[in-house]
Amino acid sequence: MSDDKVDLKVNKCEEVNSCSIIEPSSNLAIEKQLCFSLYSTANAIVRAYRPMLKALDLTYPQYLVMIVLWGNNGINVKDLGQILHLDSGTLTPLLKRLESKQVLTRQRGENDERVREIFLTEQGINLKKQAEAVPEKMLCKAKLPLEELSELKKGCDRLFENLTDE
Amino acid sequence: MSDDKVDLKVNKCEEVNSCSIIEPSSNLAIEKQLCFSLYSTANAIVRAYRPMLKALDLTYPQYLVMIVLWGNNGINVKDLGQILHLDSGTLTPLLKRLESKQVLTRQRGENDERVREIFLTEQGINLKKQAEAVPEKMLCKAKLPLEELSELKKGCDRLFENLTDE
DNA sequence: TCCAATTAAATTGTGCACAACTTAATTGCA
DNA sequence: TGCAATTAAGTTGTGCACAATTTAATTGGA
Repeated sequence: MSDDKVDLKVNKCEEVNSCSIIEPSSNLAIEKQLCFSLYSTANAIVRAYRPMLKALDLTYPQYLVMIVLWGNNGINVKDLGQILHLDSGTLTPLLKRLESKQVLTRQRGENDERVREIFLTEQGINLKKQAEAVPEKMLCKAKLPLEELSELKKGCDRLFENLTDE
Repeated sequence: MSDDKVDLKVNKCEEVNSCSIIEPSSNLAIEKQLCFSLYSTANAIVRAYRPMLKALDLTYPQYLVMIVLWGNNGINVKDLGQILHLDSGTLTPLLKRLESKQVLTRQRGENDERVREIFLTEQGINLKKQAEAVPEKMLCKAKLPLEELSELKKGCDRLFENLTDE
C-alpha cells in the first residue's frame, strides 16, 4: 500500500522519479519528514543545553528569558512574549519561578496597573557572567561549521515566518 | 513603535553577522540564534498541525505514533521510542491516551512479559485515510520550495546526529 | 542452580506550551 | 461623562518531554 501521502516526505514530491515509491515503509517515511526532524532536533537542543544550564539553575526557556532581560531590563510580559513567541500562559508561571529563584522581580507598571515590568536582581545580573560560557560549549556540541549553522537558521526563520503569518 | 529594542540581540546578530551587545563573541551569538530559531520553529510547527489534527482527535506526538503504527503494527514501546526519539516516560501515558480513544491496544508480549506490543484497532487503521490529507495541507502552509525544505531537513538531521551521539 | 545484573515499562515529579477563559485596568467614543 | 470595547496579565486544564526512580521479568555467569 502506498504511503506516499501519509507523511510529509520532503523527498517524495521532489519528482516522480525519486525515492518514495520504492520503499513505502512507514519507518523510513517518518525519517523523511522535515517536521519530525525539526521537532526531534528542537528536543535534542533542549536536552543538550540541560547539563550546561544546570550549573546556572536555569531551564532553556528560563535561559532565553534571562538573555532578553540582560539586554532589556524592565521589559514587560507582552513585549517579552513577542520577542520569545510565547504567551502569558507560559511566561507568567515561568517568571514566577525565576522570581522565587531571586534572579528577577515583577513590578506593576506605574502608568498602567495592568502591566508587569520585569527587573533583574543583582543575582540575576551576575548570572550573566556564567551564562557567557554556555554558547561556546553549545557550538562545540553542534560540531558544524558556522556557515552551515547560519544557513540552517535562515531556513528555520523563513519557515517560521510562513507558518506564523496567516 | 520602534521594534529595535523588541527585536532583541538574539536577532540583531543575523544582520550584523557579528557580536551583539549581550554576547561578546560573534560565533556564540550566531549559534545561540540558531537554537532559538529552531526551538521557536518547532513550536510553530506543532501549532500549525493542531487545527488539522483536531479533526482526527490527535495531537502532533500522537500523530507521529500513529504514523509509525500504520507501518509497523505490533511494534513495542522500546522500538517505537527509538524511532521517535522518545522514552517510556513520554510514551506510556501517550499510548494510554490513544488506547482510551480506542485507536490502539497495548498487549503483553507472549515470549517476554516485560514487553508491550501496540496494535491498531479497526478505528486506528481507518484513521489513516483521513490522515493522508494532512501532509499536503502542511506543505501548503510551509509555502517553501521542496528543495529548500529538503535542505532544511538535512541540516536538522546533521545537527541532531551531532547533538545525540556523544 | 541461583541470584546478581540487566532489561522493558511504568511511575513520579517538574516545567514547559498553549487553548480557553477570567480578572482587572485602561481607552475611546457616543 | 459613562460605559462598552479593548488590553495585559493571570488562571485553569491538558498533554507532552524528560530525569530519576521503581517494578517486574529475563538473562547469564559462578
